[in-house]
Amino acid sequence: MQRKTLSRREREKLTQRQEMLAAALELFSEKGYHNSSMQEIATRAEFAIGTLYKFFKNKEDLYKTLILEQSDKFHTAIMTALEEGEDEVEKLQNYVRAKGTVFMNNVSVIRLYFAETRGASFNIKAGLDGEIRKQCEQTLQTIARIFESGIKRRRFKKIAESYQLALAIDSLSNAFLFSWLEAPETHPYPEDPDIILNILLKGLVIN
Amino acid sequence: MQRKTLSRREREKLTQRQEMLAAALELFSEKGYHNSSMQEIATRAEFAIGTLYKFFKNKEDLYKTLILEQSDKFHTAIMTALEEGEDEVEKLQNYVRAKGTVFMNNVSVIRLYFAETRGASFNIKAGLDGEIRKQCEQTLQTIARIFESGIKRRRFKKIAESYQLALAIDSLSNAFLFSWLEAPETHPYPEDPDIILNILLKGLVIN
Amino acid sequence: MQRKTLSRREREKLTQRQEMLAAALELFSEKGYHNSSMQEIATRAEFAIGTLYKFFKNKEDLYKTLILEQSDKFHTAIMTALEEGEDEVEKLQNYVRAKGTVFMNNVSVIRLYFAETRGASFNIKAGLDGEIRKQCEQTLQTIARIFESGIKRRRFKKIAESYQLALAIDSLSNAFLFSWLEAPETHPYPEDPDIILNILLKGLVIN
Amino acid sequence: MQRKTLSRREREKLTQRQEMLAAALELFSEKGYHNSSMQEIATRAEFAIGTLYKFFKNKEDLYKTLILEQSDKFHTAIMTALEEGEDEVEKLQNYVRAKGTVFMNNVSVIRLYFAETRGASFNIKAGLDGEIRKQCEQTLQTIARIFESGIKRRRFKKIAESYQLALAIDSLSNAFLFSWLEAPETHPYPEDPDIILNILLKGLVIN
DNA sequence: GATGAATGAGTTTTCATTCAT
DNA sequence: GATGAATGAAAACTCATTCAT
Repeated sequence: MQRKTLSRREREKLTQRQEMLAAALELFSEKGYHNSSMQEIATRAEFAIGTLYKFFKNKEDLYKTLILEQSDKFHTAIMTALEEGEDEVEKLQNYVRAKGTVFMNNVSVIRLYFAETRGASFNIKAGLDGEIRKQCEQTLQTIARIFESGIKRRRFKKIAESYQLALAIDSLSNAFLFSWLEAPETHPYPEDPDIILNILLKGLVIN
Repeated sequence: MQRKTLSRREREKLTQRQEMLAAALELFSEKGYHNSSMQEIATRAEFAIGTLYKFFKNKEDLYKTLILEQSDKFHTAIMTALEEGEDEVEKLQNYVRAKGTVFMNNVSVIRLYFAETRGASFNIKAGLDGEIRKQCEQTLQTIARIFESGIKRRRFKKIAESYQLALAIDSLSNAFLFSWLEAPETHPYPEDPDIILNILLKGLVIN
Repeated sequence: MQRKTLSRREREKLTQRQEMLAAALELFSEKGYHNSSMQEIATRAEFAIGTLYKFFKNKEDLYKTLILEQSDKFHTAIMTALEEGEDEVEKLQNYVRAKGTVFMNNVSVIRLYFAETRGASFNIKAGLDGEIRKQCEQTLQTIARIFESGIKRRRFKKIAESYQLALAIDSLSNAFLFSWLEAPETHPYPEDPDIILNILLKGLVIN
Repeated sequence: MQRKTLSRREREKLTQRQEMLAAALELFSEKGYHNSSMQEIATRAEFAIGTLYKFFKNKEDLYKTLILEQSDKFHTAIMTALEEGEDEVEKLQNYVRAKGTVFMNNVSVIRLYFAETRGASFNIKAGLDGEIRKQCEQTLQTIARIFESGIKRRRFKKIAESYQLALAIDSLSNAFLFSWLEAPETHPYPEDPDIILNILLKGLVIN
């Protein structure tokens, strides 16, 4: 940590930057990228538009920065969760729980994030996809290795390829989270996230 | 059917409409909604722009019509599949297979469709969501009833609420299809779609 | 001539185009390229700005079109004058007179034209220069050949290279025309344009 | 000279000012007035932009100052050359030579200068023209007087008004210099600048 | 006195929509 | 009824200028 070495000016700049990104996040997730103007973003962040352009060279840059920053945060949290835990089941439990936490604490960015990874991204050129895709793939590979290890150690039945199992657990957790996102009241995210896991493990675990 | 009662004029109009929607679909899925102009759509459909506006009152209307029409098509195909089949397992097999067929035969519209159902839709105002949400919900309820029936008839273990199981099978099939969509070569959609089902059923079915 | 074959629509378009170019010419020569906005040009031409962009794909295109069109007109007039005339002296007389006529009838474009050929053109990229430069060079070569021929036929003394003489007569006529342009009252363009020519010929012609 | 009386502070300021003007000159002649920003100028001169504004009240002021300063330098050099020399021919020779020297040593400012005196100056409001126009006029009058004197002293034939002859020699030297500027290789400025003069004098001088 | 971050007016350009022919 | 020319509102982006530190 060298946060101490940041001058007052630098700390201020960082704060401003965060305020701009926060305003952009709000607007993008409220109204979408194309329906949010740079002027609106600047106004919401309480800066002049010129100041916004001092920090981000154009609208696309602002968007990419925003997405990548959030994506990094998510990825780090998820990967950390996957590393912690005594055995395979514990690691997967940690994963599902961490994902739930991240998701619920970042609702506004989530739709934006999935628009980028799943939706018809408005942004055809984007080298952005690449970066995020890599992170997703890395996560899936890590999960796949956990299943692989579980299968080798005879804790799991090999009901499918380990990569397919990774895909399965990833999509199951997403589905439950979206379900919760759309109707938190009627579709609560399982208080015991293991429910999600169990759907898989019931068929998987060797008793 | 009262197709017989349509005059030549009316049949022509219907054809024109389809051509416009087809052109719009192509462009929207190639370049996204905001990067496709009404002029481009009209040109690709080989109509004057004024004619386009005779059929759709504005760009949003064109978009909504397009999405809803496709969504209806999908929904009908899926619901039909869910109705056919002797027992619960067969119905679910039909569902997974039908979904695969629909998906692969309509690749261009799929991203657009998921942008609408999952992504940060660019179009917040749209009451569009509502219509589609209802269809999705109906499908999920139908699947849930199939699980419910299976559980009641002691064919399935009750490893989770039936709605949750419906959510699970829906998201699993989506996940495998997206995986295939992104890299058809390295992640082929299972030749035997039952693989997807098995991931669930292995833990579910009572032997 | 196939002007007859132009439809009413086409003729209208041509007229509109001319009106836009005329408005642009006025503004550019009044206030310069960078101080004239597309909105101003559109307004002065009595069109909406969108219409202006239907005719010219951007501001630079409008500018280049304007300059090249005028430059072509000048070049054609000058070259024609150089071709007409019995002998060398007559050709040169025609040249000086034609230049005077063109200049005086197109005062507003002249400064613009010289800005492009002489001044620090604002337009660094411009492949525009190239086109015009070629025309100037062609004119100079033609004049040079006239001097060459005059020298060979012993009508002129060889007081300098023929290209230098061409340069000389070109610059002399420009100088007198600019002098007139800046103060038409006190520096009238010689009623007898031969005065300009004489400055050269007095030393040139073999008596 | 009261340079001695300048304090260190004042001398420093003068140096800074020169550095700013030099940077502005470079940029204006490289990219034109409107394509050079105050920020760029400040950066190239290695000052803060605020400092630039301490010295020049705005961009136009900077530009005017620059042009006038250069113009003064040229004017002084030219006038000095015109004063030196035994007789009329020698004075004119000095003029042509001095002009060549000034021109070649200040290539970067020359286009800028001619843009101002000849081109469609981007800057219509500018009372700048006035100042420079006066200097040009003074030079022309001085040259005219030299011709006048030559004519009176029967050294020159009166082939035209003396002012017209001044105009002629001025434009001839410009033309040759521009020709050189555009293609130094193929159109070298006459090693013997008298060639330029001769074009005029051949017809002028009484043998 | 020097600095350079902040400002926002002003510019180019696009495109959904209208309406006269 | 079809057409597509004309419109102008709205968006991205720049940069001269100011002023608090």
